[in-house]
Amino acid sequence: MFGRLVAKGKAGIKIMKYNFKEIEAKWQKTWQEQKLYKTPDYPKKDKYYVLVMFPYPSGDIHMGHFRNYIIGDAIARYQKMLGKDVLHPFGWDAFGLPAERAAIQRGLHPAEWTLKNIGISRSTLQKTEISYDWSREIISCNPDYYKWTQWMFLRLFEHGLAYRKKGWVNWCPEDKTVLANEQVVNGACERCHTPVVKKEQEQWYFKITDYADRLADDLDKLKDWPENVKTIQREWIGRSAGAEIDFIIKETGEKLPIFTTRPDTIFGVTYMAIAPESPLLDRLNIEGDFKQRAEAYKQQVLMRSEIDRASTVGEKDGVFTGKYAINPFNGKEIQLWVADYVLAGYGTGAVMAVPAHDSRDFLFAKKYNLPIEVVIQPDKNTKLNLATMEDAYTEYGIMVNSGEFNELVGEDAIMKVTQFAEQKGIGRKKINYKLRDWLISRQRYWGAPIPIIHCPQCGLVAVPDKDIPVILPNVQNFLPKGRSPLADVPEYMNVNCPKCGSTAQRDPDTMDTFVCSSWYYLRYVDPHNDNIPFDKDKASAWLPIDKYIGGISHATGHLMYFRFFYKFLRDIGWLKDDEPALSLFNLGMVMDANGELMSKSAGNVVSPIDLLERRGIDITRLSMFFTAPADRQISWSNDYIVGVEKFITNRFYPIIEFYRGTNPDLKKYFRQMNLDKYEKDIYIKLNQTIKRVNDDYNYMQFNTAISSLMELVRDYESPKISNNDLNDYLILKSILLIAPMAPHLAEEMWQKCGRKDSVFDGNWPDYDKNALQFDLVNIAVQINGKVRGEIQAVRDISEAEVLEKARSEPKVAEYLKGKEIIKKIYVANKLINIVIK
RNA sequence: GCGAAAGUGGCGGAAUUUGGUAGACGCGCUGGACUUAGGAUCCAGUCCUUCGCCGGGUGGGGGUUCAAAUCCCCCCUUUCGCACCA
Repeated sequence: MFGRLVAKGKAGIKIMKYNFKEIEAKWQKTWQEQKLYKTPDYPKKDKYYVLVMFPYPSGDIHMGHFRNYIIGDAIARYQKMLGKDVLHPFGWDAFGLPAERAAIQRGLHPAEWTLKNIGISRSTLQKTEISYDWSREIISCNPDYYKWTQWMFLRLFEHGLAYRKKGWVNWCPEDKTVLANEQVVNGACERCHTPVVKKEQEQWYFKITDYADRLADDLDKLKDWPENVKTIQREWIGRSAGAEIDFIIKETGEKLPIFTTRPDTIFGVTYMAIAPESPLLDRLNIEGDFKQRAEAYKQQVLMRSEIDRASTVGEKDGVFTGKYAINPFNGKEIQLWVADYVLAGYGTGAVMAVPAHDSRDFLFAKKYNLPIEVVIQPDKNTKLNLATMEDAYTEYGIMVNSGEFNELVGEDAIMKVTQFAEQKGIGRKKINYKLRDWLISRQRYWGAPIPIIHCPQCGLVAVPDKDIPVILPNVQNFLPKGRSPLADVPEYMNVNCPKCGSTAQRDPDTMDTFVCSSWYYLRYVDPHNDNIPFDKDKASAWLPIDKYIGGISHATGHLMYFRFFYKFLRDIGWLKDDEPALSLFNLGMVMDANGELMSKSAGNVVSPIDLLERRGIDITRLSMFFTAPADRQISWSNDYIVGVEKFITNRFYPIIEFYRGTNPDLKKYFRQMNLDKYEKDIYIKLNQTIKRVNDDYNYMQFNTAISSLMELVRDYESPKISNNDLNDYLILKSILLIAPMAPHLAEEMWQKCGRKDSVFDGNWPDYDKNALQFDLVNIAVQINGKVRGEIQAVRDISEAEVLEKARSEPKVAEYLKGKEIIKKIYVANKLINIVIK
């Protein structure tokens, strides 16, 4: 109906073409002049902090970035329309290895390459008119930013949370640097996929394990985080409760504590095993042939890559050390082995082996013919038979062959055994974590220098706050050599100790880029402060982040680190609450038409610019929103534009043709007024749409927001509305509803309707709560649960009347003929189910 | 292997929060109208089966219920996470 009116250009109505180029240019200019996106230092009204994870500038931005940013943008604009002060900043995670690779390959300095990419990306991004306050832009490789990254390091250092430790680390032979656990994926370097090898080195760590309990416990406070992210973090922290029990090395009497979650199996220990990398091994003084074999075994294990080790899970091997240990519970002597399946970094690097009740120990014992002793029975009537057992019995059960502990069961047994150990001083309760301390030093150039000086007299000395930033010196050669390129710059390395003045050396390493990204969201509240990293009052006014948008790939890395930093800064008085982000939203990735992830390395990057120029920013945005829910992965194809483009150019934009110039009061409700049937219906539809679209913005369901707007416009037939106020009211509210997703379009329509303010000026529409329901309802009639008919009735009709009406439906009557009604279920205004026999 | 999430038309996806008329909205497709023509626009149709009624249908099988896409159990598939954590 409506469409025809437009197509035929009814007399007197001038058809307006949707000229996006003109419209978009016009509003971009106006908004820039108005400084529409300028955020105040302190929010004067309710605040909303929406943040999208800052990108690494590897080239130009692509469709994937574009999708991310328009999602944040729609939320920012929606919140602004709700009348809040919105902080929506942007910046660049600018340190990192690809810049060094580019330096090596193309002879560009990493800074040059990075800043050039930032320039290109920024210019693309600014063309997309995302509502960033660009005056707050940060670039993490600039000294005015990394000065404060170094400041963070110094605070951690003075609180004993940044420390050096020698240990077995993950080493990437390609990038020639160490990696954090979080950067090793399936035994390979996250970035270059080279198999990682173990090296023993002294490195810098942040003591994130001190925060393990809080990081785990506070996950419960994150009500609006996706469950899967919380699960991944919980498992990564890997808290497990058990006991530490002191075995004794027979020869020396030295204590050999081990961690176990199953103290109830203590009487079934038939051997012990030590990790090959464990320093314990050297202290054992293994002799003769045993020494040779143990050494050879250790070397062989160290040669194997992580991938190799992972692929042979299930195949266990090891060698006997010739040494014995004593079980403190029963005084039994047991063999001490070195075994690959024991991890040096977990617990104490040694285990008590209970083959009957642990699958790994079972395999190992079978392989080397070590004794197996059953000390747990599943229940009173079931007995484990050693001869026929094919695997260990690892469930809880009843203790047997365990002296005075016999007949104790499950958790109670564990508790009693642990208590006994505590009383005798041979053990204690213990909680262990899979989480390791965060290794943050890198032997590479393009990162924030570690602000520490190694003094032969004073040891590790912090660079005084007044001397930061420690500026990254200029270097010519970036080829990785296994040590930091900074080590070869004597002007940089040689300094005087700030404490004693004697000749000393700087720490040559740089920090992991994840350190930079652990606090960037704080700098945005006060990006130009030269004296402190951020103003405490500004931070407490804006934080926590209300909506944090990013990819799920950061679940165990960044999203753990930034929570750790936030808690630490709170502890030292810089912040007020526990968690940096109240709500986390996982974005769906954008794949190309073949289902491949768009990335620079895959070479299938599609720039949004071409599309934006041909179809317009708003049409492109709406198309992406409409294609799928924001958290779902999509394979982008320009075909997705067709429907939305038709909707906007043929349906939505032309509704302003029907505007009658009444400039209605948008706070007014029409429900109680004299409206005819059609007017009433469309008014109800409008209010249902307002409610739905509003909910959809809150649930990040932009696709259904657009479809309900399509429905509204489909049902809207201006000539049928005689109330001019209502007609204009509907048009203006529709414009507001689409504004967060299609800003230029909405602002243009708004202005064409004679409005002088901006759509974004706190104009979000409320719905008329009394106008969500039609007076007439359709009630489904079911016979035995199957829909057999439908009746129309006035709202809130009685059950008896519904039944009466249903019976008079011919089709329903047919079914009821000669049958007995056993039961009726009536769901008010919706459905009646008649059960017959 | 362990853990988590998810399987709905030819396609993207609604409805799952609260069990209550499955397939909203859009693409594509089919037919028609207007046109010299149209990949423009409009109208009608489009889960399967059927001329129509009837019947069937949300990965497969079972169950709970007056009523199941939605809740429970088993199986299959896909995706993601963890990969010897004692």
